[in-house]
Amino acid sequence: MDFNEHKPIYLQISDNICEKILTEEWPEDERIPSVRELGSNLGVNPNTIMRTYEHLENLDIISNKRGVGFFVENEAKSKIVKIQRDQFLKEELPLIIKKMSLLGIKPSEVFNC
Amino acid sequence: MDFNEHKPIYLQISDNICEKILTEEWPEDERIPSVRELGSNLGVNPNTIMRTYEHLENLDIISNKRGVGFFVENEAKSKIVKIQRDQFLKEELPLIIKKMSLLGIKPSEVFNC
Amino acid sequence: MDFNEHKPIYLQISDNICEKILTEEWPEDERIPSVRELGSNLGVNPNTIMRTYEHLENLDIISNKRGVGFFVENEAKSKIVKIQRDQFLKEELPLIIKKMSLLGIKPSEVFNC
Amino acid sequence: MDFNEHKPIYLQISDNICEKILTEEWPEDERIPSVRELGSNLGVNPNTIMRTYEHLENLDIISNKRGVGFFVENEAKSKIVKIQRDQFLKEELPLIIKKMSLLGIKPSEVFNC
DNA sequence: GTGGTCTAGACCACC
DNA sequence: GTGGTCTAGACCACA
Repeated sequence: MDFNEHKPIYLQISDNICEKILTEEWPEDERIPSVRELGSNLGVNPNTIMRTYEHLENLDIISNKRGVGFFVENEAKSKIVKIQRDQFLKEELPLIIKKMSLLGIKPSEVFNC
Repeated sequence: MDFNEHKPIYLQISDNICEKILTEEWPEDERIPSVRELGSNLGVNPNTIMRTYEHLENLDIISNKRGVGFFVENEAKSKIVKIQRDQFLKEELPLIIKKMSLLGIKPSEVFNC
Repeated sequence: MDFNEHKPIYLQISDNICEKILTEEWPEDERIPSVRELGSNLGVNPNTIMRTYEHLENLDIISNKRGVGFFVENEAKSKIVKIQRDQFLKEELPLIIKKMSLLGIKPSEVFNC
Repeated sequence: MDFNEHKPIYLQISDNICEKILTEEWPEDERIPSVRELGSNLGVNPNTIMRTYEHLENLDIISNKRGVGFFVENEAKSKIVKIQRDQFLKEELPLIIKKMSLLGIKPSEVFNC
């Protein structure tokens, strides 16, 4: 995994994990790698993974069983879609539409619709 | 003006200024507010405005007359459109399309086309 | 049984057992479940139950007959009451009183007295 | 400031700050010490203070002005009281009442009411 | 100057 | 074994 320059690594890993969950590479209700394991896999400090896991825990996408490890939450997939969809529709889309109109780009030119 | 969480303030102000130029609220060849004035209007440190102005100067969108102030460049509008259009089509659009397909959002749902 | 976030599970189980003893659900002098049995009932690792039992053994509330199992001690109820009463009055109560006064909660509002 | 053994330092500092806000030692809308400054005052690593501040930011008790520092939120006092009151009434009080009844302690004995 | 992120390494409680 | 906390120190972007 190689990291983009300007976005925090822990968030990029978070995005990556969300993708893994959506594609069911990491299925719901199953255990995910420990912070140390994933850290060494990705060549990243375990603390950074811990930060990713805390972030995903706050979003109710994973949860911790003490002494055992982190697990993908039940319904994680639908939560991820909901979060990302909401953010896209409420925050990104309006900016996109505004920008396209300012730049004189018509949707029909760039989307096949 | 209220600022997005994760994007540098000076770039958000830059975007805002480009918009003003495109809508001709700030017409070409005319003087724009001093860093102090704009800073206090926006509730932002003048240094931050300075950084915005430097950034726009590098893009040949505004220019400085020493002792007088900053002016919108002749042809600024077409330069802005060119820069942003290129960037939008090459960098942003592909990501948008990918994301929309991942989230199952169809262009026809959100664009009137 | 669901567990509090910040208190060790083995202590929460310990509290739960004390309650069972006080209510005589688990009577004095009688055998209590094996670590395996209780562990699987509570969905918890047997090691954790073992730790609970060790803890209660140290307090002379239960005792072990090798090869047979753990038993509630004679006089267990009075020991529990003594231990917990002391701790409650000396350590917990002052904090509770301080907090209630800080938060403006009057005893008469929440206790029927 | 000296720290309790079994509670994370960053949470103890958080509690301490909440007290300071409630007593208006740190008034609403005003800047609070930088992570480095408070860290060296308390003999604690700045990262630990950062963690405290993140925690308080999540609770909307403080907020960050980029490049400037952290500020006590408007309405911080009432938010703190609300949070602590809710937690006390919903989580702690039921346990207290249960424990007191199990131990045969009557409210009238320990509260002046 | 500010916070934010990251690393390396340590220690601990808990399961 | 697991996570959780903490330190020391570094580097960076931003205001």
